[in-house]
Amino acid sequence: MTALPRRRKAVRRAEILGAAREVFIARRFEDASMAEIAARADCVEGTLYTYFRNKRDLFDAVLTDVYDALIADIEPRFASLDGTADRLRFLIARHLQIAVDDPGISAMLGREARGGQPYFGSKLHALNRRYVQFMTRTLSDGVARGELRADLDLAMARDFVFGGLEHRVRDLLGRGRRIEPARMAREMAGLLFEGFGQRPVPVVEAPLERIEARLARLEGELRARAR
Amino acid sequence: MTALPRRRKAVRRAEILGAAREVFIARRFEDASMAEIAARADCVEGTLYTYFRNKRDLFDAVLTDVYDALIADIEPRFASLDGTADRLRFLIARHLQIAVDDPGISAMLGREARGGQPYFGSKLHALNRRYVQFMTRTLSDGVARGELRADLDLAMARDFVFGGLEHRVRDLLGRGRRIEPARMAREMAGLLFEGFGQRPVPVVEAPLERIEARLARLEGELRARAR
DNA sequence: GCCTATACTGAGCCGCACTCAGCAACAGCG
DNA sequence: CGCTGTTGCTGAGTGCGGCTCAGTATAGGC
Repeated sequence: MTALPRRRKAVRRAEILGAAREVFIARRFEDASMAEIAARADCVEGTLYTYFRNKRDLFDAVLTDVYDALIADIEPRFASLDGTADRLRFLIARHLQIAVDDPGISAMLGREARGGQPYFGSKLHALNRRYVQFMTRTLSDGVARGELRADLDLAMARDFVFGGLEHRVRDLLGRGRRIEPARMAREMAGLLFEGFGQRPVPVVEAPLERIEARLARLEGELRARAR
Repeated sequence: MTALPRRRKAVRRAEILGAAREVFIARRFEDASMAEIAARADCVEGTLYTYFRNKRDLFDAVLTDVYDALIADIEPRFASLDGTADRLRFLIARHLQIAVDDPGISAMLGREARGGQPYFGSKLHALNRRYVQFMTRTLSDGVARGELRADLDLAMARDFVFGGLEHRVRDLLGRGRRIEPARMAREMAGLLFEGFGQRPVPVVEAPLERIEARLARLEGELRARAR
């Protein structure tokens, strides 16, 4: 067969990316075939390789698109928030929102966000850092303002947030549960802020009671004498 | 070449499993080849398929071994612990210990614990459930005893623990940091128990003021009588 | 010493990612 | 309106990896 009429490179690229996105959402990386992507993009396998060096590269390009859009959406809204609790809730809710808007994408991220080996230094790595930085900034600002405990281990806190989110989303999507981002963000942020533990009964109670008992006795004695 | 002398099935199986374990630790699932496993087990690819249905099945068998040993090790020690905090610290430390004893295994788990598709119902699934149950039991007992807040969402709490652990281990192993299980378990459990938030200044102020007012009144009265 | 179930073999199949020599369409030039 | 170099695309082909299966050598019972 003869070549199709010439297309703008950018247009073709976008078509391939779109096709790849569909396929990578539907199948795991290893199960997705370049042949299927080519078929959906109405071209031949060879063509894919004139736009992307290999399968991984194509996958990374899809992911890059996702991150780009996500960061562009978060940036201005984050900038308008001030309190640590508000920011934390917003970031968690926004993350959960992906799972609602586009469960396919969310599942894909859950499956293989950490895949690429020559990951460090790549554009994808840079984007992931930018995404995570919204959180690290929130946490370090929180400590600086005295809204979070002064001895908070930032890396550990960050891992709890994202690790918890990852597991939570996988669990809920896995069993087909509906996700309400705002509500769940409130609960998650609340749990992180306050901890699992039962608030200890303030230690002041005992001494206070003792003092009040003594006061009552004194007052009683005075009243007795007053008679 | 002729067939090797006959071996007990179990022996051969163990050899293959050992070879597979080495290979799966060294390479990611997709990069590990049945040819290499066969070579290390001193047999031919075909032989592998008389013991395991396919590559995934073999991988699951390796994982199953790991879980089996892990659970057998945890079970008795867990049973001897009573307090929620002790249990939580123990389970976290034990999980971190894997990364210390056998970073290869830990990295492997981190890479592809969630791989198998026909996962539900499999022996692997059952083992994972048993492993996770040490944690869920700890949490629900903790609530029952009043050591954890009564409104604790158990599934959410569990996801924070394991998600946090997963991310923390990946981060630390990734940057070649040493892990001290006991110390880190104390920190992680502490953070989970107490939360990120700054402890509010105890609300004792009001009662104190009341008490001081009563004292002042008493003192005034005594002074009045003294005259 | 023969027979059959068992343990293993290795050639070969298929589907995959990836390559490459080449061709059709076009743009610029005379 | 031909000529020519470039661009965009092609599809046959390569090698490799998982997996199959007809077949062979051996162990162990008879």
